[in-house]
Amino acid sequence: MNRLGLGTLGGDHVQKLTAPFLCRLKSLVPLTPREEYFLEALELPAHAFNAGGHVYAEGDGDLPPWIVGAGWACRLRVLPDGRRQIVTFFLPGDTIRLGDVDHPAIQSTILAMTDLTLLNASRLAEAVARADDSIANIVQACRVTFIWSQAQLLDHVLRLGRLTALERMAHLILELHYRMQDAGLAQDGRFPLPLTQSQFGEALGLSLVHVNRTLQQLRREQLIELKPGRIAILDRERLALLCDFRKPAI
Amino acid sequence: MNRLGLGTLGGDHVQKLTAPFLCRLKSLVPLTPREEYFLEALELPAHAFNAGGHVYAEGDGDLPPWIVGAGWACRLRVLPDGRRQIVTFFLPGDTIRLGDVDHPAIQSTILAMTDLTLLNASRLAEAVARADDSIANIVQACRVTFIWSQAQLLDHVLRLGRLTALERMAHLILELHYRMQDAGLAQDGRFPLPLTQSQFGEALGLSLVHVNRTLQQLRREQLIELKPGRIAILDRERLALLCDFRKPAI
DNA sequence: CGTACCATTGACAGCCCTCAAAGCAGGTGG
DNA sequence: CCACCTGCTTTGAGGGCTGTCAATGGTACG
Repeated sequence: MNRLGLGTLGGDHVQKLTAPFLCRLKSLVPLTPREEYFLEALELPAHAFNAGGHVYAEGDGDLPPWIVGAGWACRLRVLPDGRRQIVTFFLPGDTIRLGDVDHPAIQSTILAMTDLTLLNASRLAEAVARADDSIANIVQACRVTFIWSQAQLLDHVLRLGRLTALERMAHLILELHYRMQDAGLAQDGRFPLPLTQSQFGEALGLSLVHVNRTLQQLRREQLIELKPGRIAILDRERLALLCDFRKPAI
Repeated sequence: MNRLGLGTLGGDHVQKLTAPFLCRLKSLVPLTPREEYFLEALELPAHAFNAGGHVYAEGDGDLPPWIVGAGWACRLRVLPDGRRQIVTFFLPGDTIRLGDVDHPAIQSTILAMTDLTLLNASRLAEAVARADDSIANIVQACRVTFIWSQAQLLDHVLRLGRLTALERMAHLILELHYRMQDAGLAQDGRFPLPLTQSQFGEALGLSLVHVNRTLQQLRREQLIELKPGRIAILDRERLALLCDFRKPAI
């Protein structure tokens, strides 16, 4: 299909590309020096995808597990008449098909939402599957990561089923904020947000036009500040109150 | 809270209570005689819950994994203002907290939707975790079961995000049909459907009134027949076409 | 300087919700 | 046996949230 740019990048970027993943792990569990060294020594091969390209198309065979190094991806369902529903976002530091299950029965597609660099995590997956004692914390962190991804799916169901457009938007923004923060990519409520309003709509079950009006309302009420590609949360408490957002505890 | 009827039932019912689970396993993988004997020899203890009672309340400690013997349950999220969203249905033969993860972070409640009998599956869970070679097919079936439950979650997201009320209803009815069929509880498109219209609404993100009107439309168009507690699908093909329902393949 | 993509704005329609009231069982007690 | 209650279903009326259609502006890029 529309698969692009599968070339391997030079090794000098790899170090930085693992930073979000490492940061996220450390936000979940403390790592021993040995475990940190283990992760750095893995030298995961990087692959680049262009914005809009398929990481995984329905019907593809087995693919390796990935770690998102840079850029955003999503899991997507498409209807015959063109309606699209984004099911999951994959942010830097997130894992794809690691613990999080994948299988043809899932009937979904994984798409690069921006230019994207993924790290092939096969070697990590093998070590985690063996559950070596020497990386017990990493294994535990992967388990927690999986539980969180489940919680995020339930959050998504709640948003789509029971929240108004304004609430949905606030709730999603807060979720993305905390996830970017755990990956070390948010400072002081500000973080990169490379989504178009159309993509917001595809995630939240709203039309592009209504997404636009909803975002304007959040701005009018001094809750967020939005520049192309970046967002700033101005009043996290009021935003959380608006949509009953609760960050899950470990 | 509203926890009721935790008494243990007599052992003579247990045999029949495992039938839906056994039937579902066999619909996924062939079982060896030895595996069938293994399951029957487990003698899982049964617990009864009254309709409306909590199986698991947010904040409860660890509970055993369950197999649904009879009756329906659901996983539910509740908002402070009373809005409710059903996230997952648990039908006879389904497993709860087995493979399917649970954790306080999931922030949800498990409720008995009807009078309910659950089987404590701790002994099964231990055997599956050990991954004994002698029950390889059962282990495999549990893996597939988990993948299906993930696919059902994605289906639910798609329904809530992108389908109209009529489509949502048709899609859910078909999902429930196939699940009941795999459990050996549907014949010829007819199966017990103990949900109230209000519960339908809580699952599909619709109001009670609109559920009522939507069901009437499905009846008017000769797609389903509905009696209290039972449903019959009159034209499965047309119903599936209406909502792009695709049964996931193994 | 077009072209393409994204954000923005207005008008209008439609799906779905809320409020309200009336049937319709099944169960309970007098 | 009947009255009453409770919970579920059904029906009507009206309103609001959100979608669709259409057009404009802005910005990056070739």
